[in-house]
Amino acid sequence: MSQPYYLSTAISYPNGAPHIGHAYEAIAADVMARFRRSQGRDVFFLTGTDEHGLKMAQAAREKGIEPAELAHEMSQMFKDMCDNLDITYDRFIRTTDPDHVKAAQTIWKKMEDKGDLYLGRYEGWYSVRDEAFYDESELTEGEGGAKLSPQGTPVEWTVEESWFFRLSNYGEKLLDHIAANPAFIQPDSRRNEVVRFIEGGLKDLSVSRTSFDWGVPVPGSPDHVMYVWLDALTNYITGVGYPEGGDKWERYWPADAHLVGKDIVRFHAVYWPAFLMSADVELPKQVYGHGHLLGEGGIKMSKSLGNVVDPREMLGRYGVDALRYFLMREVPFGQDGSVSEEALVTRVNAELANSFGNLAQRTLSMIHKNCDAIIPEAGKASEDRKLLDDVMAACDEKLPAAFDRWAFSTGIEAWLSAVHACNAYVDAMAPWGLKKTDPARMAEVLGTLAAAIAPLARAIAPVSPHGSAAILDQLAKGEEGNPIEKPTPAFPRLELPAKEEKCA
RNA sequence: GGGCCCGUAGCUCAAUGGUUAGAGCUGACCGCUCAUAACGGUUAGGUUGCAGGUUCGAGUCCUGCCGGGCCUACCA
Repeated sequence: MSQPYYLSTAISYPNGAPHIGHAYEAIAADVMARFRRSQGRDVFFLTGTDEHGLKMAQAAREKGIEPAELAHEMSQMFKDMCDNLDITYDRFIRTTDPDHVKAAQTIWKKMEDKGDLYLGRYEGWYSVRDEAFYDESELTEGEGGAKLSPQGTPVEWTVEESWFFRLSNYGEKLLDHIAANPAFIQPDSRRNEVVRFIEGGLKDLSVSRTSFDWGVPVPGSPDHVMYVWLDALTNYITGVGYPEGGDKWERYWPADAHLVGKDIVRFHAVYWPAFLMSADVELPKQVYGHGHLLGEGGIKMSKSLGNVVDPREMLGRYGVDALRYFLMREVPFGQDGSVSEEALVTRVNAELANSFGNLAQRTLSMIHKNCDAIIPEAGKASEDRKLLDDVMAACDEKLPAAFDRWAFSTGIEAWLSAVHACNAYVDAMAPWGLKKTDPARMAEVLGTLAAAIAPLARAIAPVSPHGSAAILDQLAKGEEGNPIEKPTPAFPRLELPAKEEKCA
């Protein structure tokens, strides 16, 4: 049996339509999942939606529907997004799934048995919109003397009975674990932040709410629902069979990686492992905090600036392969990076369509026309060997080494150099000239190119699966001396829609 | 306030303290005509944010400043 690989994305809070950030994380995780499968790993890939909490309850009330109904509707939008992006998840988990509710209650009981939960009182300034308590000193004064949170949202003085988790007991244990497992939090810059946060001292964490009931009921305290993060994080173990156990659980837990945005690294690298330690469950091997996508000029995307990129629009306009390739190629993973439609079109046309797609097209086309559509054997001349060696080094070593450490753009860059080498080889060999002077050599050259294109298509398949499959299909038709069909471009050129007039 | 990171070509980014700071995109020029008007080659472009310091030698290390970002605490 092959080596298991368990990967998760964060589950999305579906209080609005999916945005490009959701698409980005799903794509990155899917690229990793497909890459691992291509290495022969037995992958389990989990994604889903986090549906409980006050905001969902309120949104439902405003619409005059049940929270469960709203959650269902909104969750479907996220599932559709994943399906449209060809995300190959093994399970789309919802925190409203019955097995998840049971898992969340079970981990709660384990933590309670450990003596890590106690009943207390929480009073303070609470912002409904932020779902957070603030200290008096953090507040600012708004219009008419109204008190506002640091985010500018209204706050109310709230007194709540609440269960607390003894997070304060876990600081040392967490630091020890982090020190002993350098890969636990990646990239390093994120780890440093987490370490510093823990060193600053951990306070006990409020883990239940009584002010609303849209959540997982606390066992034995019917007035309380579990804190959304405790509920949400538990999805990672529900997804593989906690608490029942069984084959999946034995096989996939602990997870190889939780892929999350840098904004929620703390929940995954501090709270979550502390919960797991308390419940005597092994910790995941890695939490990777990726960067955020920014608008043009590195400006944060926001509705008011009108620079928000809608993934569904991009998808409709340019297709899955292009969007996936662009996001993985353009931004060094782990860092923030800016994206724009123009950059997408430029990048995809130059690299996917012109460099690689056209390489496949011109090669297959020449084989189709000049070799009776039969793919010739690769040549044995030193230039031929050199080219294939370079291609194999890129596809079998450089790209995988980069993808192993989530460095997608670096891996793709190595792949692209090999593509460029192929185009230079075509130019140097000029098979269209050999056609008249040395047809046998022409065949060798075209065979060499065909032999190069196959691994190149396989290597980029996790990123751009459709076009890669199209090329591999065309090549597969030519196996065992069968003729290939007249080739069609696998990665079409894109066009930027005509610019709207800006003058009023 | 404390801490961390970044600043390199018009743009996006590389460069264990060690030759003349590199690559892609964009631009200019040349070549090719198999191919999705695609490909290849040449070339231009730099006071490495600023000022000092350490060193035989600094983009890299140290100090200060300017600018940008992130984490975090607090005062009024």
